[in-house]
Amino acid sequence: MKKLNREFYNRDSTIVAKELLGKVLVHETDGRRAAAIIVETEAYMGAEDKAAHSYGGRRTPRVEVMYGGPGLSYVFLIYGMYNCFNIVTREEGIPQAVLIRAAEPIEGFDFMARNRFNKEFAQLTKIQIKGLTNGPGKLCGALSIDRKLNGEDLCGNELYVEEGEEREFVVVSSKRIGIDYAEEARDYLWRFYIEDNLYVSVK
DNA sequence: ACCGCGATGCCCT
DNA sequence: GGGCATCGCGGTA
Repeated sequence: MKKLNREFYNRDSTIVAKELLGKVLVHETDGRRAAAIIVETEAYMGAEDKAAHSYGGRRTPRVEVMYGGPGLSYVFLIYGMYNCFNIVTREEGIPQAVLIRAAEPIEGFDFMARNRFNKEFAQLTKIQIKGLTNGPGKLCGALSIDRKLNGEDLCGNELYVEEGEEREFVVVSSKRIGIDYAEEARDYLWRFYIEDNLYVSVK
């Protein structure tokens, strides 16, 4: 399958977030591929977005990679134990990103099951199967994405997004999750997900 | 089903 | 020192 190119990411996060739905996130480690269809995203629109880490043009060591240009990964630690994986959008100097919130596993089932539950996929309950990747921290756990991959170029060969199979789906827009502090920005409909998909974190 | 809460470390003031 | 783009558990229903 074809890898998404730099120009795909060089657009506003609201557009990229929607277009990433249905695409396939791939992590290759030790020659092993783990892959999942992106089913839920959120757009963070940079300096003017009160929910964004880069709001007001904030430029600290943590946020620096958001200024680095389209197609970089931005991975941060939240609540001391969970990683959140984002893709930087727009040209260098414009600090926007898309948070990948949930995905549907399609390749590397045992790898993901071991990472999340230390079991083989066949041993998982239905609840655990759904719990593999139905949230930003869970997704990072399943795909083994952590801060070592912060700043990684998604136009490279370890962590990237590729075109998926053609699929029909309906895109739902809603408020972003977990940003109640963001005043009026909390009501923007910048969260996107595939309707009726099992792995969406919050319906 | 929803509700409350604790975990745990890094970031930034 | 306060807070966080989360998760899983245990309670009540």
